[in-house]
Amino acid sequence: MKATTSQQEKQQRILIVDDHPIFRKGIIMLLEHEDDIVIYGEAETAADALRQVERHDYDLVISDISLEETNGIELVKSLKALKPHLPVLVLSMHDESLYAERALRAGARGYLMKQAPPDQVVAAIRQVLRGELYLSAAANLLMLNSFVSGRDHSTKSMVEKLSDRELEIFELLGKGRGTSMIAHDLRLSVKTVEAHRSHIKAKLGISTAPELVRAAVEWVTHQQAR
Amino acid sequence: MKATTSQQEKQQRILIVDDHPIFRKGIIMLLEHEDDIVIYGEAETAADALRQVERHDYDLVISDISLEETNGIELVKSLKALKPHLPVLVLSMHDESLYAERALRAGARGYLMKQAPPDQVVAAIRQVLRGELYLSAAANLLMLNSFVSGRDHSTKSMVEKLSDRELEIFELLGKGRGTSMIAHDLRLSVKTVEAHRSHIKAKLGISTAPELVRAAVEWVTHQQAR
DNA sequence: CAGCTTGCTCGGGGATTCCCTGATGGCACG
DNA sequence: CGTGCCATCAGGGAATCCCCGAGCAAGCTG
Repeated sequence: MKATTSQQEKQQRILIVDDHPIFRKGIIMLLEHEDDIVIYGEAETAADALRQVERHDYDLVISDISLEETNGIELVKSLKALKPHLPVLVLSMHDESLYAERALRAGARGYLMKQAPPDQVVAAIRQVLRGELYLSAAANLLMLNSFVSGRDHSTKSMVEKLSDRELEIFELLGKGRGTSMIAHDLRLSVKTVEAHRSHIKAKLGISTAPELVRAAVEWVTHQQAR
Repeated sequence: MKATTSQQEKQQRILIVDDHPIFRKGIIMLLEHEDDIVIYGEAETAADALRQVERHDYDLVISDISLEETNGIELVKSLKALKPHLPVLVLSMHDESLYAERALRAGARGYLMKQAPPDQVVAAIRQVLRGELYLSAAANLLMLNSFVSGRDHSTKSMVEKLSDRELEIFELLGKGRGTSMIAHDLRLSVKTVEAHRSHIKAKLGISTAPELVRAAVEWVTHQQAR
């Protein structure tokens, strides 16, 4: 817990976590002329980051999502466990829809892509420092799909909205089975399987067939049944 | 462009190609104190890079391997076609296993991971500027392996048997893109994408389309999302 | 250099799947 | 006893998958 003193003299101290030294330098250079913000520490690994957070007081942690050993999401969770009120801004290489949602679920206060223009990065940092939530436009849009449609989405996994039969087919899709294969396995008409696919897509906010298969494969492989 | 006082020494002019602004800043900062080297231009896309190379004289191009639209390998090829003697140093955030060999075969003069420490990056830049070849230790080792083992195809990862173009399409498949989407992204005919899919399936020993997508999704997620 | 292989690019055409619009019956809930 | 959700399936047009094939460029080989 930290008193939000709006003194001009007090600098906001940031820990930057990224396994790419050059990228860390980029962030430093980005904030070079922001007098009220200072990169107070750097970390390459999740373990390193946790060690530094224990040792010093930071006002914000900026972390890459794909670290060397641990997943960036796991780091967010660990940080939340250690310092619940320390905000974390997550950066990601790709605009992967999955990670934005997972990061926020894990307790991150912002999500931003590394492709973002510098001023947007600074804006995101300031916004999170003020205690607000930051979502880039693209991530925001993806969130809309899952959040707006149902407020229960944030706690429940989307897949839990599927019916038994739909989940069964979803899992088969994730194992690489085709429509006709599934129909044969389940002794159903191909048309029925197609109908289920369609309903699954609707419930999951997916619009194309390849995206559906991708979601199913990742679901099956990651066993995220919580 | 800052006017430099030293005139006896010609500054080496570098074009940096990367779709992450922050990373470009990192490189700039890295070379800030190297007086004989100057980042003379930045580019976000392959098309942008080609335009700049046509317009100005550069001594070196530093390029990321995974750009927004075009593959970094393709950019290397295009650059070689345009300016055969302009050296290119390729940076990658992935490990070397797959792309190092492809990059060099495409005409790159060096290959380096983004995780590399700053001094190593500077060393690589200088080495390539001198006309030498630079390979990071890990990449070096892998190259030797691939030469020594010769025709050892079975132990290699299946994916390594794919051609550049095939790998590119395989990755897009793993990101949930459909055939026509890929054709549009790569400015190809749908028929061509279908042909590539077919060849990938043959090389990977896959017989059905859903299995192909599953393999691609799992490969992509295991490759870079960890 | 002529021949061979590999990679990249497409087309034809039939089989299959995708996707939208319904439609039917069952079951639960209020 | 309507209303909603679920599971099942059909029709039909668009898109795809997948088998055939072909042309062209580049690189290797004898």
